[in-house]
Amino acid sequence: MPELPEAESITRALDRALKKRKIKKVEVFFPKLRTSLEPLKTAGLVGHSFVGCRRRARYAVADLDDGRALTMHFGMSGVVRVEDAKLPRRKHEHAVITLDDGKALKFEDPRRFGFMEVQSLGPDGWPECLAGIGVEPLSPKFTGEFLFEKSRGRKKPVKEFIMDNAVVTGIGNIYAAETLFASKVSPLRPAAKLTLDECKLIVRHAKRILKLAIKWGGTTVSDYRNVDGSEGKFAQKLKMYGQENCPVCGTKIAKVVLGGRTSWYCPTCQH
DNA sequence: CTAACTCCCTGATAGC
DNA sequence: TGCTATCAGGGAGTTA
Repeated sequence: MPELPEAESITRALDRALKKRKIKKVEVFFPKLRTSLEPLKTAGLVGHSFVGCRRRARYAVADLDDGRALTMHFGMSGVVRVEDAKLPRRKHEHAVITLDDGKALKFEDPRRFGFMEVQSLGPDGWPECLAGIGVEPLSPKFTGEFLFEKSRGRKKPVKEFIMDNAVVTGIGNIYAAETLFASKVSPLRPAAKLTLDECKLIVRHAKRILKLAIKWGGTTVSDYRNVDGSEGKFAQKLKMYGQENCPVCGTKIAKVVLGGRTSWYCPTCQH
């Protein structure tokens, strides 16, 4: 399940693999994803080149030489690969963009929560569909003071609050659990009850953990793969998500459902 | 405005 | 063995 570190890892690999590559062919095999893949075929991509790839939230944005961008979201199970165009198509490969170096960008998504669209850029330089989303957690705008201000009056549990993409983007179930454990804050705590010091701790640990996870190539629990098919290695560093006992005190880790997501926390260490 | 809920989808796994 | 039920969950949409 790609969160920010996984999207970042994919984006860096796509930047290397796609830069200066010219598009030779666009094929769509199964269009019905979150948004239809059908428009890719009529977007006039053939003949255009990629100039690079960048990330915003969990989206990878591959810029084209005509000022438009191929925007990708990976949903739960979305995988992009850049590999030999001649390799046989996988079961859930929904779109294939053939490049001029014999390779192809292949979009695979069994659960179809992802999408791939050609978009024009808005005045802020990003695809229009990304307008109005929250701050980047690794940007200087994401501070303890910011989180404190935003959390005033918010009754929802802090875990749901930091996973809210209108507040801060790219923090999903895995990194929310890890961040709150490192911050010693219970995921159940109403956001409005956080102190400024706790907000500072949450922000500091979120940045630290996201950077560390990027360094390890993200977290592969089941589906996530990078562009070359490799797995992220951060799964073995997880302290809370999907774990049994607290690595600090040994207490059995508690499991609760918040906002429809399973949440893990240590009832001894986190308050 | 926030909160709470539904829906989309397949594959892995558990239980009978 | 083979069926069915359950769960995994990001983001958009709807309702109160």
